Amino acid sequence: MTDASAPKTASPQTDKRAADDLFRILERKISSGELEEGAPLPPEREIVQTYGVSRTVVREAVLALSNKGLVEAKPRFRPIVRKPSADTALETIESLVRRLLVQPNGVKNLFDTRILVEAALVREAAVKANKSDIANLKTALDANLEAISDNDAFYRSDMAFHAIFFDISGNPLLPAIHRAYTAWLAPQWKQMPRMADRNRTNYDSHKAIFDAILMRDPDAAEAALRRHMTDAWTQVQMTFGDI
Amino acid sequence: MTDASAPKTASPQTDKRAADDLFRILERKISSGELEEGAPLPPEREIVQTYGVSRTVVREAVLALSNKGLVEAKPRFRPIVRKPSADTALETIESLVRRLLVQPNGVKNLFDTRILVEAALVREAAVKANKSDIANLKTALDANLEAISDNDAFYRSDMAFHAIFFDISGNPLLPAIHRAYTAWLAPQWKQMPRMADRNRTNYDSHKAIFDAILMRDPDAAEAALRRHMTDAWTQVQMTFGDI
DNA sequence: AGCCTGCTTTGGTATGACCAAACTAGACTC
DNA sequence: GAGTCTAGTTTGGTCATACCAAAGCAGGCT
Repeated sequence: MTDASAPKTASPQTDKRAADDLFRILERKISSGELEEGAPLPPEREIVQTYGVSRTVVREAVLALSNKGLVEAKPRFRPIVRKPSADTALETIESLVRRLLVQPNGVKNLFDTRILVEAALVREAAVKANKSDIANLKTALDANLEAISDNDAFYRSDMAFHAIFFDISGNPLLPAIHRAYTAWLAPQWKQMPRMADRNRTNYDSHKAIFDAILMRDPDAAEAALRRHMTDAWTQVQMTFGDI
Repeated sequence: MTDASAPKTASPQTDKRAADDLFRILERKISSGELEEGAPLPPEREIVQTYGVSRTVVREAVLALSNKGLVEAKPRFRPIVRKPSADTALETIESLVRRLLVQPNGVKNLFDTRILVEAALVREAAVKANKSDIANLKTALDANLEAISDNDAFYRSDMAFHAIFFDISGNPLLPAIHRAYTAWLAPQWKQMPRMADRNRTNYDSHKAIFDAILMRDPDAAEAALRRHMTDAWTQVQMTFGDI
């Protein structure tokens, strides 16, 4: 059954490839919900039957879905349908970005955009952080202090502190952006020697930002954030000599 | 020739796929410059010979390169090597983002991040725009004024005005981000009726931002920008009823 | 009930073949 | 001799078939 109307023999290929068509068909079935999130794709041989195309075409279409992040294809299993999230979107360009970063000033440019964004976020926080947000910041700050002597723990609590700024607005894109920043910049930071006094300095910087937010002073908050970030950048540069 | 050492028969597939390996090999050859930008990839059949794999594997690897934006594969031509740029990186997630946008508040969330970023940029412009930057803004502003009666022209000059803020810092990532914003948000704006009086209002908004920058007043510049953007958002909402 | 074994399913790969568009080079015309 | 036409040669796109090995399953054994 389901012979459909497709011409069986070597297709008289017109302008576009059959693989693209099938890709679009599957794409639609996923976004329309006909193929449910978490469910596996039909077996390749079944898709072959259904659409009257060769397995080659099916594989290429599925591979494209996988590359675009619409399905998750583990080496030897049926591909699992994945609805797109901001995270998967950013994961998709992960390798691209990694290549961008090795270009001259690549890391610096990315880091600068982070400063730009996070400066705006701390300003926002200074203006409209509510009780709950401030409590979260305080908790994270305390965690910083407690972890000063434990580099790994401090690294985590450091990221957690910054993450809060990306959460405050409630815009779901921002936390994803923060994760992207940390993931992409991590290779630089990881190798940076982390000593207790560095952690102490960072804690102080965090506290300065926090205090400025408490005072509802966006200018001071931004200034503190920028000091903190440029300081961190200086540290990275000292570690790597130059970038 | 080039029989190499690969076992010819059906490969005893271990843990990972040969296509991934070949992908990584080609990936390296591209980023190392061994395969030059703009040059075509070798013919599939030649790659088959060189690496002792089947054409199936070669096709999958090349398709993966194409999906990641490392090569540009037109329907019937040899794939052309493309070095990654911020633009290609963002093009890669284009379809993903498009899907993100149809989710509840998708457009709004993206637009909010644009406001966040551009607000930060106009602040920056107010503080450190140099003569040349300001001249560019003036030129763009004049172009706005001139195009008020021509909707298409105004749309272009409108974008050009905003683009300047993304150029000022000299960070090459930002112009790419601007293009991504305009491309992704364009579907909404395109359908918006553009009347001369709307253009006039937008021109006035632009002028307010420009004036604030001239006065070196970041707070005023940000405020003017936010008014402009929220006004634009209101217009979009009125056009679509609700989003 | 729990473990073992063998059949079936399914993705990964290899081959070989054919089509049609693109490319190339030699023949032909002016 | 420059330009054009044409036949043969690439080359990407697709199809069909076959085999491997891991995963999944089911029936049988302990």
